[in-house]
Amino acid sequence: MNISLNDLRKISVFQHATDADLDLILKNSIVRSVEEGEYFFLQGDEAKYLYVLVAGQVKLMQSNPNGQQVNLRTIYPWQMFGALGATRGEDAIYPAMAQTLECSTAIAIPSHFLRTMMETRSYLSFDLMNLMTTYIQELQTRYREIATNRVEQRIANALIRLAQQSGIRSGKDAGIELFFSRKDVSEMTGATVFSVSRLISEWERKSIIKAGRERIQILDPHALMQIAEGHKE
Amino acid sequence: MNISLNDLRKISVFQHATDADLDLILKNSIVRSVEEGEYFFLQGDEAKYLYVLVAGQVKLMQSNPNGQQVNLRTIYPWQMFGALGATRGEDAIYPAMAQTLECSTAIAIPSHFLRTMMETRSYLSFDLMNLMTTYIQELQTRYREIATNRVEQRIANALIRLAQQSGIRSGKDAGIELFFSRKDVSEMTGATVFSVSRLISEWERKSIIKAGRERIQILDPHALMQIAEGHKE
DNA sequence: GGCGTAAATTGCGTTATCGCAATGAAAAAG
DNA sequence: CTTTTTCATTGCGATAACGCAATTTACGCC
Repeated sequence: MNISLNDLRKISVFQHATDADLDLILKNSIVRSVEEGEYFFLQGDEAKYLYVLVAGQVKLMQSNPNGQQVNLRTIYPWQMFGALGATRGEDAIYPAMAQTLECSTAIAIPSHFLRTMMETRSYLSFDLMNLMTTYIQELQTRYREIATNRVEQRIANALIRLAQQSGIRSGKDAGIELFFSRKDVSEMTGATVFSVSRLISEWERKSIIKAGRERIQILDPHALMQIAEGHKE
Repeated sequence: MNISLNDLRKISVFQHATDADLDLILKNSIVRSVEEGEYFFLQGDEAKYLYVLVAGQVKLMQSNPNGQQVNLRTIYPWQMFGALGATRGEDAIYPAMAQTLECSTAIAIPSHFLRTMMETRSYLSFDLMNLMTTYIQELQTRYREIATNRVEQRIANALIRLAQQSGIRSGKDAGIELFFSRKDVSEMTGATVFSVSRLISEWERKSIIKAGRERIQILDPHALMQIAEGHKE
């Protein structure tokens, strides 16, 4: 896989970088490809690299002591992941695991190299900070949601969010297509697979969505937003 | 209130600052005091200042469209708050409100001034980034907790966390004393006041804690940790 | 010291969501 | 084309947590 400087510039954190800097980053990085269902790193691994996804899709999951997992976020091409552990300092570890949803490729930038870059390139930490700011806001919102909303609303919200991030507008007016399993959705919302399935079925009966195996088609986004806001029926 | 340079250096973000920088920050800032129960800023306010708490205690709360609130975090002296809105750029707004738990005093640093400082002082964005990294990790953990743990565990966890942050070791072996109401705890855990009350009562019966009005005394931290981990009975 | 207000408790009924187990459907493997 | 595996559905019962209303308790205040 060949990565150009122009590709790198798609990454928000590198938007202010000089060509020379980008070149340096590229020269010090390696490219890693990972099969579907496999991991770029596991929770607790030493955070040796910071990754930039080039192709594919990766989910960041955190598991608790008894092995239950939550989806922290899903990564799409030209987004960074693993930055938390990597920017933190010497022997930091990843606080989450990065599992591919499909065969994926990423640039792996050595953490220590990035840290030395940051010492002299102030735009880097500035832009990284901005990235984190955005992420914190999203996390806070989701935290509030999970604390105050019912499962129904959280699932509706998750679908809306997914539609914006990775929805494929399937030809004609057939709606927006999402490729996630019930299990994926349950991990994103902190609900059980059963609850997700039941609600999906119910919404299908009301033709708000059309469901398939590892596939959800949103037919009536507006109705979904109504549900997300808690308007009952 | 008089703030010295040495005081400012207690703030993690300013630990690498020169005396001249600190002096500049201080000269450009104002000091604000807010009565108990009042606000430094409201959710949605224009983020004109970034605050550093000097004395008192402040809780950051986010409310959803129907007015339900969650506690995002509690601020103790020499911690920053309002940084999210303030570092974000021109007409950013605060994503949460900052309400005092007791009469509090804070240094208010104009956001635009901080942003100009950041342009030339790379340590600033670097240290701010590190601060955010820590916060993200905590948020992620709490998000996982609320998604996977039962109310009982979340409340136990919250108490443990509060004990570490603001617990007062009351003389002898009388345990660790916390000054939070049931309502506070409920907002921190996403449970109802009733559930919190019921559990507190139950734990008091088991002499794990001793409860009072807006006061919780942890007698048996170990038992609490057992509960937090989900060991039933 | 008694009064008013805010915080906390508790019983009881309600409901949302879970958890399991059995079953069905779709894709992958052979 | 059959078999196997994985994903999804659904009914049923269990239960955790909520929500309300009625009290009770504690504190601040005149």
